[in-house]
Amino acid sequence: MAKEQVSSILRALQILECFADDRTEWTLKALVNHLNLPTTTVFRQVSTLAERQYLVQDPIRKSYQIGPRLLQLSSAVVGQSNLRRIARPELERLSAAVRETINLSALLEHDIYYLDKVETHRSIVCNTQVGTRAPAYATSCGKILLAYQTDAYLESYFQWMEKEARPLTSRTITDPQRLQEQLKKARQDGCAVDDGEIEAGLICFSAPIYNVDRQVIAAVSVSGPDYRMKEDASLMTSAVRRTAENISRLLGCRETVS
Amino acid sequence: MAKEQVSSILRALQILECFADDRTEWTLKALVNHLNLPTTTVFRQVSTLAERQYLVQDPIRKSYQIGPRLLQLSSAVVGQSNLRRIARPELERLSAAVRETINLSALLEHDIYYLDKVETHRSIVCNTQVGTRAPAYATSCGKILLAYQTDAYLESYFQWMEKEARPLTSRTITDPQRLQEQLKKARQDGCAVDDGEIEAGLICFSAPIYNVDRQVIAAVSVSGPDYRMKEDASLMTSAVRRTAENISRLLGCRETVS
DNA sequence: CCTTGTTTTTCCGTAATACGGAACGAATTT
DNA sequence: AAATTCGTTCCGTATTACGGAAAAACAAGG
Repeated sequence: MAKEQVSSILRALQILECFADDRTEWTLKALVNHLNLPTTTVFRQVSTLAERQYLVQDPIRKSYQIGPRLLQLSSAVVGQSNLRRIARPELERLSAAVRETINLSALLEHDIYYLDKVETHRSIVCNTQVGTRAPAYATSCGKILLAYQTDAYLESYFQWMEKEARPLTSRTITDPQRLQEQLKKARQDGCAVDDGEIEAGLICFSAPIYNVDRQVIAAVSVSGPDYRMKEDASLMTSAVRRTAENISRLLGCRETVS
Repeated sequence: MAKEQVSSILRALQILECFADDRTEWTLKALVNHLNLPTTTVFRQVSTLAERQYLVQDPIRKSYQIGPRLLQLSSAVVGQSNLRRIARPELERLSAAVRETINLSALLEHDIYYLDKVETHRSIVCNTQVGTRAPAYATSCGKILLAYQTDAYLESYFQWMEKEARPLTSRTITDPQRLQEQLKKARQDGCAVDDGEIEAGLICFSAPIYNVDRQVIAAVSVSGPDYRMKEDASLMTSAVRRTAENISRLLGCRETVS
């Protein structure tokens, strides 16, 4: 799996990814320090990326920023992905019904990333952005997605969690044991909850989306302030579950509830 | 310039860029045919890109699509770029004033690409999307951006145009000679016009944005249907020019009009 | 203005690595 | 079952990317 690949490309991508984080501007030196690679190598790779305008160099300050080419590619992501196109109308319907923020997300390494989002006028909280990431253990989408992963994956996930999991609020679950219990419950319910674990006062409910092979590939969630969400909890969960089932069916999955 | 770069990275980027066009799904074979490269090489590169989730492979159909990693990077582009952040409020102000579609764009190779866009409720036409591209010769933004390029650039541009320029409507200018005249006029006026050259019935006016070094780095445009635009032409052009001047000033440019 | 220190860029010999032809597998068609 | 097509693995070779070193470019201080 790790064979038959081009290492210099991997390194170039690694450089690109530096720009995905909060840091938007990198000097050559900074990249070298950050990546622990020889200056010449980084220089050559960055030059290559700049040549094709994936990065652009400020000619006076010599620092690099993300370039236009990525914008172009990114817009291709938007129109693409069957999932997103198919899910969108259902998400909007759900949004209209519950009048809270709706998110569509999937798993990437140890995080979830937001594939799409529908906001309502009255939604105040929620600062998620399409394309950004959040730790899986602290989100309802993350939990429901983890709940349907293989045991092998979960084992490595829990190992990672031991080292890396940090509390984001006073309620964040950082203990693999406790998370595992919640995953079990989520699998039973077909629905996961996040009760102020990523942001105080924010409650989310999430349900799994199945593809044609009956694999869980994404999750829908409803997010809102606790005073509104707690009141309508059962209404919310059934609505989000139904939306997830609809999307699954549109993706070709026959029966989601066993 | 072409030296001190990594060819395998360039090739990988070339592959990525295939996915930026209208074609969203590529099979290995299709890429090989398109790029005229040995199968093994393309396979290795695509595998590498897939490994890092820049592409994802449909396990049954074996075809590749753009992956989540690009979404992540793309969202970094959005928040970034001083230009976009600084220009945005001015674009919205212009939009409110003229009640037509506003675009912000820059030059990339032979095309312009859309950096940002403000729509109005009544705008019907205009199917541009942020991140997408359009031929420079057929757009007002393209003309105004070309108008301020160096002679050397223009020479190579006209050469390219001889070969590649295609009419998009009956009014599209594909003759370098005629375009050159328009560029001259655009430079005099500080404003370029597109009269149904990219889409029948669509008229656009565009003005140049200068950076602190007095270089033209981007353009603003107003686009709308001819019956509305022709009526208010002078009002539109002066509004778009003023917006461009404001943005230029915010970017640190002292005096735009000589 | 010259010295000293930093950071970026070029040079170049070497070794690793990406290349690509060929052969193998998998899957689909006739 | 044979043939065809497309995807993947193998492997020897030569290209290519690497990285140390040194040179520019730039900045700061004496």
